[in-house]
Formats: sequence, C-alpha cells, structure tokens
Amino acid sequence: MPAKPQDSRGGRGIPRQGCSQNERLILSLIRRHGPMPRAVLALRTGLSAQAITNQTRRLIAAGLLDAGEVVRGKVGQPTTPLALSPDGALFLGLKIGRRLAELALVDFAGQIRLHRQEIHPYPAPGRIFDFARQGAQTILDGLPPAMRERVMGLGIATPYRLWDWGREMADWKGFDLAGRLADVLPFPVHLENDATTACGAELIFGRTDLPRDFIHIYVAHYAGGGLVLDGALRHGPTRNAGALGSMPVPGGRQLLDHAAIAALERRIGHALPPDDSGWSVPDEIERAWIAEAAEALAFAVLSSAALADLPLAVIDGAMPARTRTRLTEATARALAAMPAAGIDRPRVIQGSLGRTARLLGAAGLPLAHHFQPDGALDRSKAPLRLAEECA
Amino acid sequence: MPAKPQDSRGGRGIPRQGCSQNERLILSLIRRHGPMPRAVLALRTGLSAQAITNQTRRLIAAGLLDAGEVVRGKVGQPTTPLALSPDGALFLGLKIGRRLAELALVDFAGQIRLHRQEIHPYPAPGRIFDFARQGAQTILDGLPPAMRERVMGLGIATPYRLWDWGREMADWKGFDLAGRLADVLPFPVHLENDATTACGAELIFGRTDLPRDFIHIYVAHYAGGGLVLDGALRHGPTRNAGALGSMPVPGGRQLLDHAAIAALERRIGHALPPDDSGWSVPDEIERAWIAEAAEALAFAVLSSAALADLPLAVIDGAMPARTRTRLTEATARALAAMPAAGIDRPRVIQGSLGRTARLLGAAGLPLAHHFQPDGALDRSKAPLRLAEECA
DNA sequence: CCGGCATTAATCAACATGATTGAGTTATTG
DNA sequence: CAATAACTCAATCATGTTGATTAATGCCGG
Repeated sequence: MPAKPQDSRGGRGIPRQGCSQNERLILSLIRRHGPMPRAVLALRTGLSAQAITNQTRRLIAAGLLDAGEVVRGKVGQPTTPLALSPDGALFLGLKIGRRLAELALVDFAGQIRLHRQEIHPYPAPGRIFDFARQGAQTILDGLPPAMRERVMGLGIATPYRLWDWGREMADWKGFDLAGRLADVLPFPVHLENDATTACGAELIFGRTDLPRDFIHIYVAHYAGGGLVLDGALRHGPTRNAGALGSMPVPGGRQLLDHAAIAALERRIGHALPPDDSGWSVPDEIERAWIAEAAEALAFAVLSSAALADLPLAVIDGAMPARTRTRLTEATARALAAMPAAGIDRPRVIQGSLGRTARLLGAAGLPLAHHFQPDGALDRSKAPLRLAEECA
Repeated sequence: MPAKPQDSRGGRGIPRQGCSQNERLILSLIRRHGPMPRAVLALRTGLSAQAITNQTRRLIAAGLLDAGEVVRGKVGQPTTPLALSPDGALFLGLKIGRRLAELALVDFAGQIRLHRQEIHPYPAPGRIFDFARQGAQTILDGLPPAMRERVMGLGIATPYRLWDWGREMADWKGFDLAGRLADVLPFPVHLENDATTACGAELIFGRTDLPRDFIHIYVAHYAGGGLVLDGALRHGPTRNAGALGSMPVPGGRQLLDHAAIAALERRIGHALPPDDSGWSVPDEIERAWIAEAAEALAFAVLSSAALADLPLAVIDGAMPARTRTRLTEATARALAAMPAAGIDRPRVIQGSLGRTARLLGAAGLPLAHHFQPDGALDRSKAPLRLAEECA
C-alpha cells in the first residue's frame, strides 16, 4: 500500500546516510538554478507532481529545503519557492597548498562560515595533521550541538605525490592523512586531488551556465584538472581522472611543465606568495609565460575534446583575476590556431572561484558524496547494483 | 501487492521496446561471461535470487534467454545454466568503407547469419542507399515471418564527413542516409562513426577480459576510436566522443595523419585492397610506417589515460593480424618511453575482431540500444528522469 | 548399502518502496 | 463565477526485498 509519507531517516532529520537519486536531483536543480516551486521541479525532473510533493516533504522535514514566501500575483494558486536551507548540512574542507593550508566550514548553500589558515615553508604531514585535527576540533567545539551533528564530513584537497615536490616532503610517502584524521574525527573523511576538487567546486557552487560535460583546468603551483561527464565529476578507477597536468604536450613535456605557477616562478627567479596582494610579476615575463602556458593548455583542451566530445573548457587558477583572464583568452586564441579537422573546438571560459576553488571543492567532497546526483538516472525503488559488471 | 509475474510486453514476446536496466545487466553478464545459472547471476548483479527469478522468467518468455541442460554432480540442487538465445533478436549492420560496403544480419549471440558486400571505387550516397535498401529487403524477404519481426533495427557504421575524403564524395554533404533508410525500412535506423562502432563491437562481442573503462583505437583508411566508461560506450553530446583521429599530436598534426592506412598508402604510392589477401607492403616500408604510427598512437593513448584515468588501450584495425600485432607492440614500446609522471601508463593490447569490427559494431548499435546497460546503476521501479539537469 | 543431514538452487508468499494516475482542493485572475 | 495553476489525497502498480519452503544432490555414519 501507499508508503507512509514520513521521514524514513531517524528522528532528528539529520540524514547522515545520503539521499536517493531523485532527492539529489531535486537538490542539485535548486542549487544550480536557485529557488523554484514544486511545479517547476516536476517539469525539470520529469517526475510527476505527486512524486515531487513526496520528495520535497522529506527534504523539508530533513531540514535540507526551506519553503519560501508564497508568491502571489499570477493566475492560479500561488507558488511556494523551495530554497536550500543553509543550515541543512555543514562540511569541512581542508586544502593543502604549497605555502598555505586552509580549513573551512562550509554550509549547505556554499557559504564559508569559518576559515582558518596556516602559512608554512612547505607542507609537512605532522603539522598538517595537527592543523586539521585541532582546527576541526575547535570549529566543532564552537558549534551548538544541533549544528555540530549536521557536519557531514571532511574533504581534503591535496596534490598527489607530494613527495615529488622535493626531499623535504619525503615524509608524505606512506602517510595516510585521511585515515589518520578519520580516526580522530566523528565523521567520514574524503580525499581527492586538489585540482579535481577545484573542478568539483565549480560544478557544485560555481557558474550556473555550465553544460553537462566539460573539462576544467586549474593552474596553481602545479596544474591539474577535472572532468565532468553527464553532470557528474568523473573519478576513474584509480581516482586519478582529470590528471591534466600529466598530459603530454609537444616537446617531450607534460602540461604542468609549462602551464603552472612553478614555471612562472622559474622565469622570475623567486617564489610567489599565496595571495594576490604580493603578485609582483614583470609584465613582460608574465606575457611570455602566458604565451607558453596557453599553447600547452590549448593542446590539452583539444586532446580532451577529441576524446570525450566536450563543448567547453573552464580555466581557473591561483592567480589574480586579471592574469587568469589573460591566460584564458590566450588559450582561446591558441586553440583557434590549432588544426581541429573532425571535431568542434570547445569554448574556453574562465572559472568563477579563483583561489577559493580548491578549498570549496574540498568541502564539496562530502557534499557530493551525500547530495550530488551520481551518474545519471534514477529509477525508483531498489538498491540497484552492478557489482562486478565488466569484471 | 505482488505484481503478477507475467511477461508485461505484449503477447508474442517480441520486445521491440527495450529492456529494463536490470534485464540489460543480466543479458550483458551472460553475453560477456557465457551461460550461467541464476544463483551466479544473483551474486554478480547483487540482486536477490527472487529478483533474478522474476527477471529471467520474463527474459525466457521473451525468447531472449534459453535454459540449458541441468548440470548435476555438485553438492546441492543442480544448476540450470541460462544462455543467450541466438534467435532472440536479430540486427542489421551496414558498414561503409573506403572501398567496400558490407551488410550483415547478426543474431543475438553475435554470429553473422547473412552477409553481402559491394566493392566500389568510392562510396556514393545513391549507390550505398540502394545497396542497403535492396540488401535489407532481400534479407528480410528471405526470413520466415517469425524471424522477420525479430529484426530490431539497422545500424550504420560510417566515417563522419565523408565529403572531406575528396571531391567525388561531395554528394554526401547534406545526405541523410539514416533518415532515408528509416523511411523505407520497418524498424529504427542508427548511425555512428565507424571507428566508434568498432569499439562497441569489441565491448559487446569481443574480448571477455576488458575492464570497465578503456580506450579503443581503430586504424583503417583513417583512424578513429571509441571510449568506454563505466562499461558503456560514450557518445558525447554531439555523438563525436572517441574522435581519436582528430587528436592533436606533436608536429602540428593529428593522429590520423600518421596512424592510418592512408599514411601507409602514401608511403607505398598506391592503394591497398580491402582484404588481407592483397596486402603487399614491403617490409621496410611497413616497419617505418609502424614506427611513425606507434609514436602517434602512444601519444594519444597517454593523453587519454591522463584525462580519463584508463587502465587499458585496445588497438585494432583493418589490416592483417601480423601487422596489427606489430603495431600494437610498437605502440606499447613507444608508450613506455614517454614521460608519464603522475599517471599510470595504460596496458596496450590488440583487439580481437580485426576487419569485421566495424560491421559487427554497426549491428551492435540497435543491440546496444535495446539490450546494453546504460550508464551504471539501476534501481528498481520508476522511470527516472534527468531531463534538463545541467541545463 | 542406506538413510539422515548439510548444502545449494530456486520458488512462494508477504511486504516495502517509490513511482504513477486521476480526482479533488485551494487560491488567484479576469 | 469560470478558468487556471499549484498542490495534495487516494488508489494502483511495478519491482524490489526478506523469510520460509521445496527440490535435488553429495557426504557420511551406522
């Protein structure tokens, strides 16, 4: 018989165990397009109005959606826009950078509630661990209990293979940061490549005009990327998808040999600070670096488009907005000059998040785990499996 | 209440409208791993034994599965292996090649039942249309009515942008072969790039040891490819995914400038016939071409692996097995010599289908449309949508 | 050598979930 | 007050789940 339309997750409406695909779909539509009434949700999802009623009832009971002010003035019954409830869930994000570690508490609407950071000569496992553990503890202690139990997890954005950066960081080899933190924190810990999290941040919190498929390249001390297919961030079997920095480019090099802040620092002969204020790059050098980087970026963008049929490339990075704009435009020009018979050249645009992308993306890891649509569909009832398909 | 466990598709068990995801999953498991009893299906799919009982009952009633001889001799109740029913469904495939057009009727088990071909100086729209229409008609007329209505569709494997091959083929511009054929045939017509269909053929009918994600490169007159992610062939928003021939390689060229039979023909100064028997290539020239092609292939393989995190590259082509083996091995060597910091180099193996890959893949288009698992999961009940997600 | 028992495959029966449809309710415009 | 639009209620349906049951066999002790 008709299921009792009650919240099926324990009493307190705190869903620590994720959402159904259709609930995720509803949440992501509202996240991307802003508050909307149930009728619009029904149209956009293709679900029946009744199904939307049921799902939204649960989402509201769970504290994830808020019914807004009734909107009158149009023909027919007034509409009730549904909006994300900022307090619905909270997420911790930890970003490990070349010079800067950051920890943030991000709410369900994508706002940074609390932020701490620490500058270091280089990231060391022990220091990072302490920074994260103490920071997370302090943040949790400062929250009222009702809020505290809405913290869904911690996401870590870190470059892979930190030990390749230099001998000082050899300690990272074999250091299981995520596991260690999971042992001392009362929620799950997710870890992902920092450039990939930047892509995820753009997908979840960023521009609202993104297509279902695109590539995202993030230029920081090194360069990396993320791949979005069918609206979902691809991880790949070894969680290494979007490793654009490792993509080969002409000259026996890889993308990150050219399109990375490290390459710029080599040109100017000293390191750049981890914020825009100290960005002192002679224009001539910046111009030359941009030209070099753009060639490499265009090559990688075109390769990606040929392989995966992508209409768009998003370029972002840890640099001042002006530099990013120039890099993006230079890449678009370089792309236009490349031979591309047989495919459409993707559009090239810049990302909207800049230096916060990785940190937001880190917090986005637990968010995605619980609330982002997975692959595609959704059906209805059962716990579909595909265990061992394709051996 | 419990649904009546009856075949829900009209009387004759001829499902012209496709299968549920779980039915597709069951069929694809049996297709890949051979006949297996229900208990194994339950394990592999993760579904309950009861669900398998229900689904297989329907599949058998629909004529898609056959219960085999009961196997005794082990402890416990004897097992009933379930096998694909070769007559369960039939598919037409049309391959348009540089010299050769082929049409085949392929059964549900992947066997070619009937085959016709036509050699031409170059493919012309009118001739191809007539060849396909008349051939399909003749094949259908020769089938008993019961078989005839099991033909699920026609798939066309063709290079894109045929008009770029030369002025003789300008007529292809604007010629809607699929639409024209759909008008005169009693079933749907699917069209896809020929190299991509070759990939699909390997996925559906080919090697049983393929991982869930891999790239497939097919070297014919031109070169192209296909991309398999999460066990499903990716098409992409403009149905141009896997356009590996268009992938840029060093030297301001594209893959198909090097790794294509056309490049080999330029070296030997004349065209090669569309079959192995006439393959007369001086060893020295073949060696030089393989070296050049392998460099380009390795570059494309590594680019793909960096982007999508792929553990495997499959190389196949319209060439003698020995040449293909040499090309594959040369590619593996070239790949090993490339810088690949930050990613794992994919394994490189050769495909199993050779010259028949495109034709089988053409027939595989309607098969996949009806019977291959889509993306991933599967839930249970409803008609999940994701209509406009991601605008 | 035979009969009980563990083991495995498969089905039956009951139930749960989450979608659908169609009818009805409410609030508003014109 | 009719038309319209947003939403809900009630009933139905498809498809999954679990637990109990039936079937067929090898193993093994008496």
